[in-house]
Amino acid sequence: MYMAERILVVEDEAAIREMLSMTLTRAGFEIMVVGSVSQARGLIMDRRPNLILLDWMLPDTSGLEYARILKKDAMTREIPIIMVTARGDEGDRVKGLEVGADDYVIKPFSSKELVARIKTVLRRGAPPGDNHIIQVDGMRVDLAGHRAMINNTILDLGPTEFRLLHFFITHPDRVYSRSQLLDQIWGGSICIGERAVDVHIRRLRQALATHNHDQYVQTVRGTGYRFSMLV
Amino acid sequence: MYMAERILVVEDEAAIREMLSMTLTRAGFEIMVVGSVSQARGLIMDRRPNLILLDWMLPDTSGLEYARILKKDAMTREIPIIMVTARGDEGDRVKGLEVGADDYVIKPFSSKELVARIKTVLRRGAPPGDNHIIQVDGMRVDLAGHRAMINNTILDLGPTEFRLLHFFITHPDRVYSRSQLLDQIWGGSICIGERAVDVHIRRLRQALATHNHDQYVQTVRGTGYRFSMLV
DNA sequence: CCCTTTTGTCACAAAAATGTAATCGCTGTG
DNA sequence: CACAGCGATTACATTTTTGTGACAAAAGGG
Repeated sequence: MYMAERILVVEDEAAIREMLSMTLTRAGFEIMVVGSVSQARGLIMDRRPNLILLDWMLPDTSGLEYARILKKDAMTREIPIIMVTARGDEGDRVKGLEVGADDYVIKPFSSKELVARIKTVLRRGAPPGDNHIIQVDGMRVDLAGHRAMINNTILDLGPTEFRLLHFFITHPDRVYSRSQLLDQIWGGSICIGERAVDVHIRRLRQALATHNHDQYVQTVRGTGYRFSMLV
Repeated sequence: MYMAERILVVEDEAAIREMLSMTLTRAGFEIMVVGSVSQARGLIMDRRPNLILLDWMLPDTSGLEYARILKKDAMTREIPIIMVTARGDEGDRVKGLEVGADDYVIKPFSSKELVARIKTVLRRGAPPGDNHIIQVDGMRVDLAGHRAMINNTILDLGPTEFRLLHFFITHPDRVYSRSQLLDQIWGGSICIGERAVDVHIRRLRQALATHNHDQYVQTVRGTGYRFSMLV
């Protein structure tokens, strides 16, 4: 007797909730839908889901925060999580994977794509997203392993510097203003002075300098910063 | 030396038009307001806006249709569009984003939210991928990367020299007076002596001379300067 | 609850860019 | 040939922008 796999959807927007329950039911899943983290808390103990579809923005606790909590508790650590985010921000994606989310989808998404990703994650295979290792000139950034290395030596980077490097290495040869970097790496709605970017650029340069790779992080006066292999 | 960003508002309801011009002017934007797509057509060629705020429902052509037209024309493709829609319909939003609108706001909206979204979209700049590199006779100007090169060697230019070269290379074979250049490169409302142009022309020539390309920046006695490949 | 790491801000140093003014040099003219 | 008109060149003071180190608050991990 085949038992349908149970998916918990945590999503506050009613319209999307409707759409998701439609789509997933038709795809053969058993679904539970809640609108907030506190509601999810109650349910999860009672009926353990096989997968959680978690919105990034939620009324009470942020989805990111809840993901962190779930992954810290041995009881729930094994439940795969797919984050649903409105933005395509690099930083958010990395943050999501950082706390242990297994994959993410970006709104608006097609139902076909969503179902495909869910099935992949349930199968415990590698996510179809970018779990791969980016490698350029002896420099490697491993998103899943959350590590960066140069010539097989692990770089000692703080989380923000890692996201910065990852963003740069995936967006080379292009200048980004400080506010663009804040959007991309810190996330859309933060209030931080722009000069904070300078400081993190410096810290990244410092780390790269130990392997003489700091010339790739370039200052463009009056505009911002650029990552490029061309000196 | 900051130049206000220009926003074109296409909106037929007079009340909303009032409100928008109030809000946006106070937020420091330069705004142009029209009530229909046909009016917008005339204006857009004359004074290119940095962003278009486009109502969904309009008397002549629908906003959606106009967005599609704008995004199809290479001349206007780069201008970001924010759709203004009365409905919170998921379907509409998706349609808007599908034709290439960069964001949408739902009526009624708070002025604070609108300004925030406008700023975010303006900051985002052109999407990565469509690298608009202008190339003439071994000379390349990469606006996104903010870099100029001759025969694969990077030119060392200051910000103003870069803007000057970029302007010249996109407006060749035509003489510009010093005051025209001040308008175009420094921005409309500055008070700088015209002789400053001479100095920057010199600095640009100096940079080009290292690769023997300085003959393209030509002096037209009594009139101004010209950029031309013809010697 | 304590300790460590990470973060953002600030103040100051350093560097680069910018506009001006003085001077030099070329060109055509009377 | 002297002169006026205009652009080129140079040096320099000022302003703008970025780099750097220290520090305190906040977050994370035991």
